[in-house]
Parts: sequence; C-alpha cells; structure tokens
Amino acid sequence: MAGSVRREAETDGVDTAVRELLLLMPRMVGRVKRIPVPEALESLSLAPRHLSLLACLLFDGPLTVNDLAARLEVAPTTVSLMVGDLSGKGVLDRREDPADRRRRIVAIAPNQHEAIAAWLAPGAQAWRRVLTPLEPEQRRLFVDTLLAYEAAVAEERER
Amino acid sequence: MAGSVRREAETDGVDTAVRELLLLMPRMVGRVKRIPVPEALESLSLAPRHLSLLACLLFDGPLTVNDLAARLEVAPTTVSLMVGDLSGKGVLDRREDPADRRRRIVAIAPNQHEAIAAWLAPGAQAWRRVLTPLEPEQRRLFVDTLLAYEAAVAEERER
DNA sequence: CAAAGCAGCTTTGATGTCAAAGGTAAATGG
DNA sequence: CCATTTACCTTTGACATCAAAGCTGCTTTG
Repeated sequence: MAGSVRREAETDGVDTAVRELLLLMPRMVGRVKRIPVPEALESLSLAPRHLSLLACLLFDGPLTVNDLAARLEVAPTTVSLMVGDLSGKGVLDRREDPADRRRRIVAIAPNQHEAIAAWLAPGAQAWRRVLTPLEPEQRRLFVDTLLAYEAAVAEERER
Repeated sequence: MAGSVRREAETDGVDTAVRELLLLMPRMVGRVKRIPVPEALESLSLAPRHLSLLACLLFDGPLTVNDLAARLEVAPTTVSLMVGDLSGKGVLDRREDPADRRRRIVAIAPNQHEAIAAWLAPGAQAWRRVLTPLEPEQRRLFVDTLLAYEAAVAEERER
C-alpha cells in the first residue's frame, strides 16, 4: 500500500495518521465548498466560492488581480471573471491604479463591508471552536504543521 | 501587528491563528489540486482530480458510487462520470452487485493496482515529512483537531 | 524618442462539476 | 400479485475554472 513504504516501528504512528489525513482532506475541501450563504447576500448572487476571495480582501486590504490569484492559488482568469462579475453587482470596487494603468485595484465596496464581515464570521467560528480549547503552543504547532504541509506539497510539485 | 502587545492574552492567539488558517486553506486546496501525475499513468488520462477517488478505493476496498460520493463530499454525478471514464480505460473495474442489481461495485483493476499505489506514495510523502518529526501525541492532536474542524463545518451547515 | 520586450488583465474555447430529471431495480403494502 | 414508493445510478443542461491567445500600457535600449 501507499503508506507501507517504511516498516520501522518508529514510523508506525505516522502511517496511520497519513492514511487518515489522505482520506480526510478531500472531505474537508468538499465541506468548505458548501458553507451556506446568508440570505442578505444571496440576492447579490454571492456563492461559497467567493468566500476566500472576499476573505483576502477583508484581511489584507485592496489587491490587484494577479495578487489575488497568487494568494488563492487560482488562475488570474478566474479572479478576473469573478471580479468583473462582483463589481458589476456593486459588491466590489474595481478601478485602475493611477500609478500604473495596466493594474486594477480591487477592493470591497464600502457599503458591503459589514455584510461580508458577517458572512465570514461563521466560517471563522468553526476554527475558533476548535482552537480555543488548545494551549497556545498547541495552536502554534497546529498552524505550523499545516503551513509545513503546504510547503511540502509545493516542493513535491517541482520534480 | 502580529507581534504587538496582547490585550486579551487568552483570545488573541486564537484570532491570529484563525486568520492565518482562513487565508491558508484556499491556498492549500489549490496546491493539492496540482500534484503532478506520473508519466506512467498520464497515458491513461489520469489527472490529479482522480487521486482522492483512487485513494478511497485503495484504502477501503471496492465501494459503490454513492459510497464514494459521500466519502469524497462530491455529487454522485461526478463519481459516476469519472468511474465511467476510468473503467472504459481499464483503470477501474465496474460491475453490477449480484445481490442488488441497482448497485455498481467499483474497484481498482488488479493490474493497475501497483501503479496507482506508486502514484499515491509521493502525495503521502508530503504528510509523512511533516508528521515524522512530531511526538506521537502531537500527531494525534493534529489529526484530531482537523477532524474536529471538519465536524464543526458540517454543523455550521445546518443552520 | 521609436522599437522591442515585458507586465497585467481580459477574452476565448475546452474541460470539470453539479443539480435536476430520467431510467431501472428492489422494497413495501394493500 | 400488482401498484406505489424508495434507492441507486446515469443523462442532461448550466455554470465554474483554466490554458492559451489577445490587448493595452509600462519599461528598456539603442
């Protein structure tokens, strides 16, 4: 099997965990993609797939299309289409960068700011519920391990 | 900002972690979707999106279409199309359940078993690299926390 | 300053995914 | 038994995503 490359006693617990995680990941992804949209925002044709884009803008302020695509690990095409869509509906604010007219600065429309923060809250709530009972160093370990996994996957890709 | 004085020592660490995780998740998902396919399997038109389906079958043996869809948190439609595709190419083996002819039992074709296990190995490798340096109870904590998050998201959805 | 090259975004055509509808087989119950 | 309901899968039509090509404006170079 995939997990049985090594047979030393030391890696035994590791293989069990790896197996669990390999099966868990796709489920988790599927679930996150189905977080419900509050009614207040549904009228603006906002869907779960917009959530991560809006989170980026809310946390890190106005960004360009390429910036967003890089952070979301998604093609610039996709961001461009989503932004075009959402700015047409008044959720986002897309304007030329005066300093470089090739660029488009994307920001959350001020009057939608609050509603969007409210949408993000329950998503964050799930994490908060899980992290609150942990000790600070346990939280740190958890986040660092996920970050390390992300980095490991990125390296895996260059071979 | 991250290093600034903490006002509420207890909740501050949580909020920082939540913020990091909210931004990390979509990136991680994007990366995983781009794990490269070994050349040996590319000729069979296997792509990264097939990986989790094959992992399920490899770990948990033959399953029905609905079972697979539930485990992957994906629509039965999608599984049905993928299975139809892959069984046409000899990667999977789809046959009627003799006990209930509505059901289709899906399994990995025996002669492809090894090649697929080899494909899964590097994906598992990323996890293994990250988990190996941890203490056993740290690994346990990590996996349990992710499982708890999955459960929390599932609950969030029913409101 | 003109020409070539580059950077950032959008458009286009192809593919993946899904919800809803359709088809067939088992279970229920009168 | 036949009729109805339920379970499982597939087909279909609509939409999300992406790679490649196209467009525009900045930057470099002679």
